[in-house]
Amino acid sequence: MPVRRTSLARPVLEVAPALLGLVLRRTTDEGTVAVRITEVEAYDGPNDPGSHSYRGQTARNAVMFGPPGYLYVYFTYGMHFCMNISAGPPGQPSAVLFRAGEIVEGLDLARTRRGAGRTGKPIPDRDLARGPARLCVALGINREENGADLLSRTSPIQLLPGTPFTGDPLTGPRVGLREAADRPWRFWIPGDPSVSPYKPHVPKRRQAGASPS
DNA sequence: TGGGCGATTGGCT
DNA sequence: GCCAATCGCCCAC
Repeated sequence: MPVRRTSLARPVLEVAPALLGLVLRRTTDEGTVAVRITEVEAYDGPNDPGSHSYRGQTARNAVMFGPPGYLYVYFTYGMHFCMNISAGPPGQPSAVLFRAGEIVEGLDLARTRRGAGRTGKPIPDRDLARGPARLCVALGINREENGADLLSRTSPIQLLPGTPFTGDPLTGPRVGLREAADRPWRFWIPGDPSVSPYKPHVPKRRQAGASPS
């Protein structure tokens, strides 16, 4: 059984760390892959300049404005998908980004989906879902899964109790954000090898001859 | 309506 | 560590 929807209808800063250790499980014609969540980030709606919902509802971010427990998938950098779960009390367009996890079922299918680099070296297991875009590839998530219900018994994509994480999560700044980069709203399981490396936002270099500093 | 830039990744120096 | 890939969103014009 998936987790209960009421458990996600709380402030997103409470929900996010509580997702650590839970399992995302997806079944398709190809088979099943399940991932134990090891790293997440909270996005707190209109109070959060780093959130896609900060400037109000659009076609892209509509799922964040709906009820908790639904998949918000967005496309970025012209090639990657990232997945969130909508969360928060009614009226709060909040979400939690799944940043990394450990494959706990369907290792072979996850490896196949992730492929091999040009060098042909196999991808280490810990890297299969290490990073938000890699996690989506491992689970086979793309634009078509946007809006899926993660908490339905009959859904092909479910959020399950999994192996609870009972310790204290570590917290730190969110990865790659320009706005509100100081808020420590990233949560991860201490010492887990699948946690993604932290990268601060790097402003794009302006063209040569542009404004002096 | 045009264009800058992003909740990233992998390959190369 | 540096940088290209690649496209759709969204705001400024």
